[in-house]
This record gives sequence, C-alpha cells and structure tokens, in this order.
Amino acid sequence: MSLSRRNVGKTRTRDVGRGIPDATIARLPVYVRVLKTMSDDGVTTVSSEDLAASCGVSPAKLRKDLSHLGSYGTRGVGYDVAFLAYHVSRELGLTKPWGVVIIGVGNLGQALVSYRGFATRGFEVVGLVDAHPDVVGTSISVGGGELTVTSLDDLARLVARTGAQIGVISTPAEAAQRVADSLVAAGIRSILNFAPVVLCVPDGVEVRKVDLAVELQILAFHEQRRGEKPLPEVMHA
Amino acid sequence: MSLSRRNVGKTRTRDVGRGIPDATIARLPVYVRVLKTMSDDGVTTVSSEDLAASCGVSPAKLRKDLSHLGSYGTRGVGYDVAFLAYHVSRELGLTKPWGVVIIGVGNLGQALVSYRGFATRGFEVVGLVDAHPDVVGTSISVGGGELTVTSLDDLARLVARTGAQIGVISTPAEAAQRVADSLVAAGIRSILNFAPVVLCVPDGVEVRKVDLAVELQILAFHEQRRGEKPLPEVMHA
DNA sequence: AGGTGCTTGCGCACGAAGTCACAAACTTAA
DNA sequence: TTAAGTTTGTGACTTCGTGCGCAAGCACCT
Repeated sequence: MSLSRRNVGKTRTRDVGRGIPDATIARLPVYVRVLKTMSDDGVTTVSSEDLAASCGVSPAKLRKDLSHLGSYGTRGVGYDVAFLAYHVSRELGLTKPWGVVIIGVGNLGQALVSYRGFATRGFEVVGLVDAHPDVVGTSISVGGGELTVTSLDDLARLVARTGAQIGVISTPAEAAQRVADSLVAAGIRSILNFAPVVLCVPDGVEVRKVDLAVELQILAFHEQRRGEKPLPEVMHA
Repeated sequence: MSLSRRNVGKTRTRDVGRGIPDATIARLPVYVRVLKTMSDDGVTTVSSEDLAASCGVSPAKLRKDLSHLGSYGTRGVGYDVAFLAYHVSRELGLTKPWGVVIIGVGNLGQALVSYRGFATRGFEVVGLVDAHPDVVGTSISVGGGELTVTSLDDLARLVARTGAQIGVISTPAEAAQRVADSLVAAGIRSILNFAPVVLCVPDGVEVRKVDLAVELQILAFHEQRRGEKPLPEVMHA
C-alpha cells in the first residue's frame, strides 16, 4: 500500500480548524477509538462504509465529518487507518496528554480514578481532592503511581504545580457549585460535572454535564411510549 | 382586528404526546429536577424566565418545550410548580418506579449502586449481575435492602422475576456486546451503556451511551482551540 | 367595569445538521 | 494508454432545532 505521499502539495486551508460543527466534534472521539482498534488489529486501509458501520453512523455523515478536517482519504481506495487516526487525534488535541484533577473521591470518584479509558486516551489524573477530613491525606493508586488526596483549600496550588487543565466534579450535588467556583478561581476553564445541578460559571469556562439519572429518564420515556401503544394500527396495510 | 378566532375549530390534538422532539425530551428531566427542588423549597409559582435561568436554558426554549406537553401555565402569572412538576414527570413516565438491572459490579457498577440519584428519581436497582465467579453470590447493600450478585446465566430468570425494564452495562469493553445480547435475549429493550464500544442490537431496542473519555476529549478540543488563538485578529474592523 | 402591566403560547424566520446524489480522482485490468 | 470499477469529497436539498416577536389571556388596581 504505497499511498504514502498523496495530499502533499495541497495547502487546503478552507474551514479547517474553524467552523467544525459541534455535532461533528462529538463524534470524532468515537472515530479515533475505532481507528485505533483497527490499527491495533493490523488493518491498514478502510472505506467510509466499513468505518461508518463500526462507528454506528451513516457513511455520508462520516465522510462529511472527516471532510471538515481536510482531505485525508484517497478516492477509489479509502482512508489510511493510521494516517487518519493521527490527524483526527491531532485535531482533538490528543497529541499531548491532558492533566485532570478529580474533586470528590467517593464511589464515583474512585471509579473514575480506576477507569482505564483515561490513560489509554491521552488523559492523566494528576490530582485528587476531597473535602472530608478523613479522606484528605490518604493515598490512592492511580495508573502507575500513587496520589495523595489533598484538601480543597490546596486546589489552586495543586493546579499551578501540576499544570492540570481539566477538572472533574464527582461530589454530591450540594458541594458542586462551591467546587466549581474553586476550580475557576484556580484557573481551570474546562469542567466535567457529574453532580446533578446546573453549574453557574463565568464566560470563557466550559462545562460539560453527565447526569446518569437523566439518561435513565430518557430511556424510561421511550420505554413508556412503547408500552402505551403496542399496536400502531398501521400493521397489515 | 376580527381575525381573533383562528385555531378555534381545530380539535387541539396537535402533537401532544406524539411528536415531542428528542431535544426537548432530553431537557425535561432537568426541568423536573429543578421543579422538585423548588417545590421542596416552598416555591409555589415560577415564571418561564426564572425557571429557565435555574435550568440553564433560554426562556423561549423552555416555553416551547413545555408547550409540546400542553398548556400548563397561566398567562400573566407563570407556572404552578407542583402542578407542572407532576405533569412533566407523568410525561416522562416517572409516576411508577422503573426496575433497573446493573451488569458489571466493578468500580463503576458499585458507584452506580450507591448513587442516590437513582432512588430519588423513580428508579430502583432490582438486580446485580457479574461474570466473575468471586463476585457472584456476594451481597451488596443497595438502598434499603441487600442484593445478591447473580451470574450472567441467570439474567433471563432475574429479569422475568423482578420485571426489570432497563439494563445498565458497566462492564469492561470486551464483555459489553455479549452482555447486550444477553439483555436483549432476556427481553430488555432499554439499555444504558457505559462501555466504550458501539453496541449492535436489533431494531426496537434502544441504547443510550455514556462515554466518560469522549466527554473529556470534547473538553480537550475546546481547551486546545482556546490556547491556539487568543487573538481572533478580526477585532477592530 | 375598564384599564394597565405581566406572562404564556405560538407563528415565523433563521441557522444548524443530516441525507442524497454525483463529479472528481484513483486503482486495476487489458 | 484507455476503459471500467471504486470510493472520496462536496454542493444542493430536506429536516430539525432555536430565537424573535407579538397577540391572547390573566391578575390587579382604580
């Protein structure tokens, strides 16, 4: 497969790096994961049809998504798996590892610490914080080493020392807003919030929310809907 | 201006209960949670402006969302908090509790079991399943009582006995597809998947996915973008 | 009773996202 | 080289979601 130099002379500025739709960005991580898996399995080339099937999207959507990043495919052939994986990763900013601070070392926090998906996809837990005096000072093994849980008061120092750029809130709902304020004060501008509250942060700070109960309620809605009318009466035409 | 009566003759069926947009449904759980909180705090009436602010959405969006369910507000006054909370809950199917089976009692699974948000929002964990022989047979306290972890082979019996309607997959990625197959075989049609894989299920089964690493990667993308170009160069026209 | 001040419900327009279909571009075969 | 067979990249079209603006409707005051 000597499709090595193909898109070489093309500057291709276009909207590359500018107006990538949010919906596309939300799918890129999936593409990266699937491409990495394929690469590990020895697959060197893949068509949009096959890749789309593995990612659970339509081929047209996949091609349009990728076209926002540039022309990394070869017509009549498909995409070079490793080449595409690299470029999508680069677009997502996964070439260098990101430092993550986890606040709230309860059940969920500890589950996050031991979550393998972090390390394998470019994220490193560089700090653990909790408010409870019994937990502060204890050591927890994360990845290769050990981390000592620090107090919320030391958050700013922790962020400054480790250069962490992302904060994860896995505290109870009552504490979440105060933690968010501390994170912002410490210079963090990207927050992932697991607490079931709507956080209030200044402009320039991005908050993404994961609410487990919300997901269940959405499922419940559709489940209920299905049970209500098992016969759509347009059955046998 | 005698064009007053316009929608009078229209039977008013509209799309109530039918075509509620997915985007709206995804926001309804938030409305319910905020309304419940307000109700507990003794608030009896709220305007779309205030409620929207508490929910982190625009007033127009909130009103349009609620209008899909029916006319539960009073012009010039606002919405009755308890009344609206009841009707939105009802629409989501939260009047009766839903049975949830959790497959995979690792770190994440145990975090889910002890997650307070389940019980308080109409969901009850009625079964725990794991494949590891060391875990099967052990008891775990959930909510008020205790649950014994059962084997994956007993899943169908468990679902039939408890009447569970929702399955949560919190296993490693490798096991997820097999678990999903088992859930479908057991009659489950609503699945919440935490494993970072694209599940393959037959039509009629709904899968919702929560991927922690994906959320972080989306944050990383925006964080990277911010750092790249602090000056958008189109400043003083 | 009539007027005034709010707030909801909703039509309408706009923008974002998804689908379709096809020309461009590449590989392979003869 | 030429022709046939693939597959990408993308412009046009459709669908979906959101924001704007205002008439309809309710409460309160005079």
